Amino acid sequence: MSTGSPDPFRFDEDAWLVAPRLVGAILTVDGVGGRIVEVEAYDRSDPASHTFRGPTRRNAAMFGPPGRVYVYRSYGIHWCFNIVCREEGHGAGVLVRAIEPMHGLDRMRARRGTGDDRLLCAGPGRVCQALGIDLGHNGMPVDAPPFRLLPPDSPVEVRSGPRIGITRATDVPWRFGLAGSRFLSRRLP
DNA sequence: CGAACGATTAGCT
DNA sequence: GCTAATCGTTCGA
Repeated sequence: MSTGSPDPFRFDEDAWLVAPRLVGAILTVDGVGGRIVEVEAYDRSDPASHTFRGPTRRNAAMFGPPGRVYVYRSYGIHWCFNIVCREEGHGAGVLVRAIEPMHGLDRMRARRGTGDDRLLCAGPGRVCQALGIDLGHNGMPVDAPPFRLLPPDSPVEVRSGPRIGITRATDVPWRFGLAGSRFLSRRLP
């Protein structure tokens, strides 16, 4: 990968294993981004997942190779960004829910229309708006331009809890966040 | 073909 | 804390 060592994230493994590894990683799109502070895992066997009922036009990327991007439209308004996990055809992935802004702050503020840095990337829709992610990125490899993904440079304290905004499998603790971060979309338990 | 429903956010109480 | 906004996807008839 562009990280130096070959696939340090092991996207070929289960999403709930990959997700905590992504916390603390640096994600940028065309140089704009920062530290991932919150993610959620989804799996084919998971009633809350888009892939639970099998392949469709929308979720096709989720059934593609691991390490690629799955972008979908949420509530007819927002984009949401995932990284595909496990083996091709399985339908698992990790949703990036929040980022600590580090690079390209001015572009983020312009795209988001706010000067409140805490709210630039606090939520999956905000992440995509701030980083300029849309359906055009669907299916692209996350380890090639315009994306850049670097592993955490130091050990990270990750906490987990139930996922947000879903109506099924609400007890599954597949939300992972950087402990104590003020850039989370919501507080961890 | 019609209808319900979101892996959300902003704005107001 | 509560709700409107907004539209593609999905499912039932």
